[in-house]
This record gives sequence, structure tokens and C-alpha cells, in this order.
Amino acid sequence: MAASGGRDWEKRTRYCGTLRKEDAGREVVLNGWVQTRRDHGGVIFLDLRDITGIVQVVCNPEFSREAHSSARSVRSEYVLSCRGVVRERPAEAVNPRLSTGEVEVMAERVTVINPSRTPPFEIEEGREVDENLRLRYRYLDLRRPELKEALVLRSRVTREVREFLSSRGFLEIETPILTKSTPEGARDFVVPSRLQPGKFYALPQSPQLFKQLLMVAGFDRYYQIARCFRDEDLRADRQPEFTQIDLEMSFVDPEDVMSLMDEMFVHLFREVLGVELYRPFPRLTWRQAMERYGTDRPDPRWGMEIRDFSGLYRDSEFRVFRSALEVGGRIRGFRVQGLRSPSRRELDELVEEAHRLGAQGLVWMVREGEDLRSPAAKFLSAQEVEGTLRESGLGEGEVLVLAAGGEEVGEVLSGLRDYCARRYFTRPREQYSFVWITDFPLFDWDEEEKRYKSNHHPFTSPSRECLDFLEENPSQVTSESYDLVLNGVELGGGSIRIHDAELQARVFRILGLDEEQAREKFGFLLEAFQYGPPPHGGIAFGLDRLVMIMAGKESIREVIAFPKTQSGTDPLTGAPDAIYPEQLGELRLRPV
RNA sequence: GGAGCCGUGGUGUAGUCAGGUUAACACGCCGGCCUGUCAAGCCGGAGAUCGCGGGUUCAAAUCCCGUCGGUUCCGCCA
Repeated sequence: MAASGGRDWEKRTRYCGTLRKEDAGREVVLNGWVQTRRDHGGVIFLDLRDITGIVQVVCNPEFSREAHSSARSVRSEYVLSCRGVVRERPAEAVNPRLSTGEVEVMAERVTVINPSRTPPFEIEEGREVDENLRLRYRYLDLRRPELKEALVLRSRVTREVREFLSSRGFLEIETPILTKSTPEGARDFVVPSRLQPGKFYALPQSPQLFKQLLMVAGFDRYYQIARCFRDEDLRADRQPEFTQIDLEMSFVDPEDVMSLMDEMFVHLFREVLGVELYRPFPRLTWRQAMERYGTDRPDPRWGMEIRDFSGLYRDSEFRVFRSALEVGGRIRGFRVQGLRSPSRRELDELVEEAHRLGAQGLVWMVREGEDLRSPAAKFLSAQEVEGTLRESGLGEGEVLVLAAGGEEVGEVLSGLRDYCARRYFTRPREQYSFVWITDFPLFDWDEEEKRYKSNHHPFTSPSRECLDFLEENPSQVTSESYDLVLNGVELGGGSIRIHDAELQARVFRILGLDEEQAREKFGFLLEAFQYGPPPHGGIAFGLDRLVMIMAGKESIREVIAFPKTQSGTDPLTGAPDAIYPEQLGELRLRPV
């Protein structure tokens, strides 16, 4: 065996997936895993896999008796070192489905570096495998191309984010993982302190306060690919620990942040996916988004904008409409796209879906010539029919859906848009649709606690024009905030922060925090703000969700190397787990 | 906390609604044959107390109750 030093295997000279026709005649050494073995009795074919791809290794006894005999004992997922000569495949044996399909390696020597047990599932593309099994053997799951490619993509995304931001003067600075619990927001993960018995660190929900301190410190532009922790229930797009592209800038307004982020995503999609996006990304105020899409994270790709038809039915004989209007409600709806001359069944399904979404009811109207087919038809005047046709722009056989009620109708219609898009639209007009949503309300009324809560966080700056009525009418106050939505998924959001102590105090008062409480909770930040805080603002994006969309996946688990199950466990390591009584003792903890 | 779907050899599924004799199929695995395959092929073989517990019944993978795990959604979460 031609080993060197203490090794009993030969180091590779090339990667499997890189071999091409031009390499014919070259002697190479490959290191990798056996993807498959095809034994023809005489000749044995091995597909050898490494991070770059797969190449066929031919073990022919006439070429090398030794290689052939070692290959006989080889099985799937064995780790090999193969020395051989690259040669062009015979024309009829070319495999167009492999990037290396025009060549093969004639093995001179095959060394088994390590055998492998038969894997619990097949390491192959597109196989459905039980989620628990996949996670328990994640290192095997990660050998499969989909997952491997997703992580390669993820690495390229973070590299390009770093590349872009550092080229724009941002400094990458780490912030603590062991930190202080902050009120508001999600439930904290908590870590007991040994040195301070009875006291606890909290894991950060985001680096929010630290990045603001970095602005006070004068770093001007900060970013971090930051791990964040929130102890809430999991979803397909939510893990207890997740990663944000987090950044903050000094001396900026919302425009600066948004236009720079436009540039960043254009750069990212160009470099990583080769997709050209158009700048600037469209923007909607929160109010506009709610009005036209019924949600603060619209997907405009489907069209079907919501319109207000209230004016048409002021004096309608149709009681559902008239009585809704009489109590201050509205009639809103949209033209369903992709559905023409529907069956009664399809219409019933729309109504059913609306009920599922919490609607009292749904009225459909189908254009038939100059007339409307609808459960409400016999109550509608000629004028109302004519107006409906005109204002909706309904084509022959097309469907208008209308719902009557208060603002909650928007939510129903939004859900119904999604339903119609899934049901009747096969392909979107564009693959990627970015939208900025701006001017969110600063406060939300919390009905349970009977108080205002921050929509974003307590340091978000109110819009300038709202300063005069901050206290008088908090629910009408908008903020200098912005969310970026991609294909109906909230990618991230941010705001310009308050840098004025007096204004901050006013906001705290509205949130029901007196000076003392504010000092207790955020004292260190407020104190820092007494030493010359610059105007500043920033934003944070969910990296997992971004990569999920870029990779075309349905769950962020598919773009995270070692994710957790919905119940927050890791079947691979067995976390979370009990700890020894001694450990509890050291921490002065006792199970309840 | 609530609702839906899923759980059957190593893997993926059929069988469950309408209970009935050896639980079927594909892949994988093991052995044999085979010198151009690449989802290799052909022949043979092993491998499942049907997630777990209880109940109904002459009889339960199948019906009922409970429980555990996975997953999706609501609540929660920016």
C-alpha cells in the first residue's frame, strides 16, 4: 500500500465532481463515499461521491486485479481512496445525467479507509423519509443532495451578505449570547448562573439593544449574522434558535436603510442565484397594504387586489349589505383570477373557505352577459348590477367575491386570496416579489391587558407628523418602521430608533411604563443615551426564511444543518435532557 | 392550550371505511450467476407480535378509549 507518513490511505489529488473530458489520461487519487456499487461479476462499477459530486470508478480485473478484488467487498457508504486513470467513456456509455458523465476512472487501487453499516435510509435524492429518522441520522440526511445543496446555498448567501455589507463600511461585531432578560416580545430562554446563585441570564431574542449601544459607541455601521432565541411554539418557518442578518446604521433615515437593502438583495440574488431584481422594490404603507391586500405581508404576484364596493350598495335592498353599512361596516371584495364560469360546487367551496377563515358569509357574483348570477341577484337593482360590473371590471364568466363587515373582513379576504392563488393559479408572473411595508402603527391596543403595546419595539421612533397627538390618539400614531416582504413571507423589519430622551419617556408613558420601571428594564440603554446617542436605525432579516425561499423549500428545517422537531427536541443529540443532581446543586436549582 | 393529518419488515407505501385463515408491493439487505452498467439485470433468501397501553368481540393492523412520537395550522411568536 502506497501510504506516506502515518497514513494508510492516499490523499486525493482531485475532487470527484470536477473530472472532465480534458482530464483524460491523467492519473488521479479520489477520496469519497460509495454512492452505489454495480457488480457485473467481471467488472464492478463504483459511483464515488464527495462534496463536489459523483464520478464512476471502473474496477476491471484485466486492468487491475487488486482493485477489482477490493471492490468486491465494498458496500454503500464505504469510505474509499481510489487511485486510477481518467479516461473518456466509450460514446455509447456516456451518462448525460452526470456532470462527470463523459469520463470514468479506471481503478488501479481501491483502499477501504472505513466501512459503513447499512444506512437506515437510502442516501438518495427525492426520497421521503420520516422526519424523526432524518433528524436522528442528520449526518446521513445531510449527505443527500437537496440538503447539501441548501447548505451550500446558505453559505454563499452569508458570504455575499458579508461581502456586500463590509464593502459598504459595515463592521461585523459579535454581541453576547448570555445576556439580560428583557420584557415585551417573546418568552426568553433562560440560563442559570452558578456564580450568582438564583440569578439567570437570558439568551437574546435579537441583538437589538447591543446594536444600539454600538451606535452610541460610534461604530456608525454594524452588522452581524446573529443567532437569536425565542421560546415559543415552532412552525414550518419558526425554530427556537434562528439566524438574523442584523444591522444598524447611524445618521440615517428610513430611505437610507431601505435603498441600501434594495441594493443588498439585488447583489445577493445576482451573485447567488443569477437572478436580476429590479430596484427600487415597491413600497406600500401599512394602511395601503391592509386596504388592498388585507394583510401586512401581501403577495402581490397574484393580483386580486381588494376593493371597496360600499358606495354602490348604500341603499341596497340586499339586507346583508345594507345592515353592515348601517353599522359602519364596509363591503369589500376582489375579482377572482384564474376562475371562469365556475360550477356551483366551486362557488360553494369559496364560501366554505371564507367560513373557515372566520367570515360570517361571502357573496359571489358571476358575470353573465350584462347580468349577474348571484345569491344576491334578486335583491340588486339594475343600477347596482351595472355599477358592480363597471367598478369590478368583471369579464364574462368571472367571479367577484364580496364580504360585508368591519376591518376583520380584510383578514378573511386576504386568506381567500391565498386560497384562490393556490387553487386557481399555477404559476406566478414573477418568481420573486419584494415589497416594503412602511409606516406601521407605533402601538397596538392589547385587549387582554387593556394597554398599548409596541408594534415593533419600544425604541421605534414615531413618525414626525404624529408627535403632536402622541398622547391624545396613540392608535393613530404611525412609526418610522419598515418590513420587507418576499412572496408573502415576512423577511424582516426594522425602524429608525428614538434618540431623544424626552420623546422616549413619552413613549414609555403611553406603554404604561413609569420612569422607574423603564429604568429597571432598560436603564443601561437610557443611561447610554445620556452620552450623545446619534440618530440611528436598522433592520434585521430572517436568514433561514430567506434561504428557504431562495432554495425553494417549504420549511426552514431544510436549510438548517441541525434543526429541532416541532416539540423542540433534537433526536440526534437527545437535547433537551435532564442534568445530574450535582449540576442542579451547583446552580442552586431544585426541580419543582 | 386547541384542531387536522400520519405512525404497518431497514426505508417508502397498500391493506383500516365494510374485523376473518400464509399482512401485500417496491426499494434496500444477504447469497448465487453475470465484463459496460449508471433506478444494472436474472435466480434464491432472510426480515413485521402493524407506535405503545387498555377495551369490545369467537376473532382486531382494521372498531372504541387513552397515550406517545412526527407534521401542518390556530393560539403564541416580529
